[in-house]
Amino acid sequence: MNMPTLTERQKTLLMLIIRDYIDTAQPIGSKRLAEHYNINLSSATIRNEMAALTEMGYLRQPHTSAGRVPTEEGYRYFVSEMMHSAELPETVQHTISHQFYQSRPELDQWMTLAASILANQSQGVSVVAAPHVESTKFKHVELISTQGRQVLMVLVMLGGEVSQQILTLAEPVAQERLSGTAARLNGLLVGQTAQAISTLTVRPDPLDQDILLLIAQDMRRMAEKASGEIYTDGLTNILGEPEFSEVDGPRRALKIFEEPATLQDLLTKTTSNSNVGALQVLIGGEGEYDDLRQCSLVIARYGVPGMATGALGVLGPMRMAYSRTIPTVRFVAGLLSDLVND
Amino acid sequence: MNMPTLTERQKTLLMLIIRDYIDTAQPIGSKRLAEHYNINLSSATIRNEMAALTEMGYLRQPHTSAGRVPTEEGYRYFVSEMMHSAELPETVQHTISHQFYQSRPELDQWMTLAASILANQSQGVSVVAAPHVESTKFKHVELISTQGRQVLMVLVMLGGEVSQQILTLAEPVAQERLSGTAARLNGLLVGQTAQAISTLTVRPDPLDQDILLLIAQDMRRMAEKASGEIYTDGLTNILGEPEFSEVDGPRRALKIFEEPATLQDLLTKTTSNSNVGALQVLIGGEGEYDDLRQCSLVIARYGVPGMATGALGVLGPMRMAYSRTIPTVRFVAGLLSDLVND
DNA sequence: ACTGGCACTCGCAAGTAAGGAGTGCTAAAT
DNA sequence: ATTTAGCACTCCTTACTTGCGAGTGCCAGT
Repeated sequence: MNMPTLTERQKTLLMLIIRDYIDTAQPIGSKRLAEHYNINLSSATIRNEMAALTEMGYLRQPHTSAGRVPTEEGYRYFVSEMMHSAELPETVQHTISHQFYQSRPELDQWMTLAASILANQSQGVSVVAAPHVESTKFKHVELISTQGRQVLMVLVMLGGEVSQQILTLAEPVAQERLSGTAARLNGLLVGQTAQAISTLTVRPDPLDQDILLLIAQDMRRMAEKASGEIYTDGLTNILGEPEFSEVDGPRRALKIFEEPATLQDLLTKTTSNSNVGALQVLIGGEGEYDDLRQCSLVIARYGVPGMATGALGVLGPMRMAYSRTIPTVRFVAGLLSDLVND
Repeated sequence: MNMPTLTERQKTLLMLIIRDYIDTAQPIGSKRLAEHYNINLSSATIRNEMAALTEMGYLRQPHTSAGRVPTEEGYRYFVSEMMHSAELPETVQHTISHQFYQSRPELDQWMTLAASILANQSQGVSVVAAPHVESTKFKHVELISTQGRQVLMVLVMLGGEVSQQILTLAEPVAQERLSGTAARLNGLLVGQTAQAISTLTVRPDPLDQDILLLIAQDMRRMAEKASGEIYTDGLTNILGEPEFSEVDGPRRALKIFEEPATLQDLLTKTTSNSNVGALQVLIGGEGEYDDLRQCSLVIARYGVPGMATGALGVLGPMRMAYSRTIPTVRFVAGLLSDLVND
């Protein structure tokens, strides 16, 4: 990571250029810059500085006689500079909190709301992965006969997640016997992990053992999906951006959202080595994700480490409104962390 | 509905033109038609017939010296002609069934699978609305204390749907007392509707009454959402279509998917007056849905009437592969109906 | 160290021209 | 009476100019 030192002037210039480009989506020329902002410099001086910045790799010229456009490096510098200082206006903070505390206190609601807020604020595509409980421990099982050999099994974990499943037994079983099994298992299994449960042997009813195995299996399945369900919003926002007037760009970017696997991989991988509360900004796919070459991704992990964590983020063009997106992502992540804390 | 009678020849010609246009997305000229297909007619004759078809409103000329393109009327004729005859090849039928019976028997899985299959087969955007139980009746309630005043309420309906919710009580309540309440209510409420439940009075524990009201409220909420969750797939398919090379087209169409309300409205409204098993094809928004002016929508209702029904469909360009889409939609709808029948 | 000036590059928009696919019509052929 | 061949005409598409202007780099003067 060699970072050529920038003079103060180069720094402000670079910031101005990027800010302007984010607004206008058009290459920024020296003249325009000199006129529009009241820096006391002539266009010629600016040209020299621009040449230097281009040399250093922060800017780029689309063609010989065009203005400058930020490179990925440029964006990275920009982001790292304004990353910490940026705060969401208090009024906006309040509006958002308000919406959360007014919604019904259900995970489902919160996730959709978070996705919607992120998408609206950032004008990008938002992704919110539901919190995933890191160590699943048994709390309660309920067996309800529905009809014939079909039994509905409701499984509740210590963290509060619920899984429901329809079982088909070998033969019809009366509700009373089911209740007995459930009661015995509830007494025995509280607080146990899937691992522990699968090694147990129980009596007296042979049914107990069958159910026990099914429970262990289901718990393992829950633990397997690395993160919860994925909520997204604002898919159409990205289509309006001028850099995506060619159809292929958004197509490739949106393809990511069609493959839950890739998306989860992206969310978990890029945030796994970072703490809850820390923000990550992926610019231009960072060489790894080809479909995101034209995009940027702002992600954060939220939740309670060691207990339950999820991830959330915003995908947009590389030219996205970072100054708006970053604080929003950070704020919403904090808010969700608080909510998960119950 | 005045339908000018077409001669047999006009009919085959019209079919050929539409089929060809669906393939190529380009205006069809008389010469091309005469050469490519071995109709024993000269291009001049075809021109005359085309003029007639244009007169009748089935075809349209983009410009004076271009080939012909089907109008909405043209598509409607095409669809109504091939609607009934079209069947999915047996091998495909088997592949699809196989996938369903191999998946885990959960609603969630089925819905995603259906969406995925529809999207792949039709190369359009698929929408699947989970089945909605038409009369919600109580079956079972479970109350589980989590921590402090928080209680997890799991509600099971006769149809098998489950709703879970976190309650915050005025004061901490022991698990035993909760179990008592649940047991009493279970005895009392089985088979009742929300309506009936809300008028009941129960004893002896005042907690019982509180919970009872919450149950009624939750059941009403479930009944309210006109149809279940919505699953969709293939969003990017539509972006590849040449008629959407202008960005605004897909933007408007996809906007529909961002507003669950509109989508549900569309699904329920357009299929409410049709039986389960019947297919509806909406072409060009039918004057009602402005955002769908360039699109077609193939929808069907599935499930068991009077018990639980849902809707599913495919959205694509007006130029969609009806001959593939229609039988697929019909087949998948039938399959889901069978599955719901359990 | 900054600025004014100048020659140069090159994308963009408008204008022009050639090419070609397709049509409608009329007159001849079946 | 229907079909076909021929022909004049339309007008979209594509490619090729041309001129304009924004922007650059560099040099010489402050």
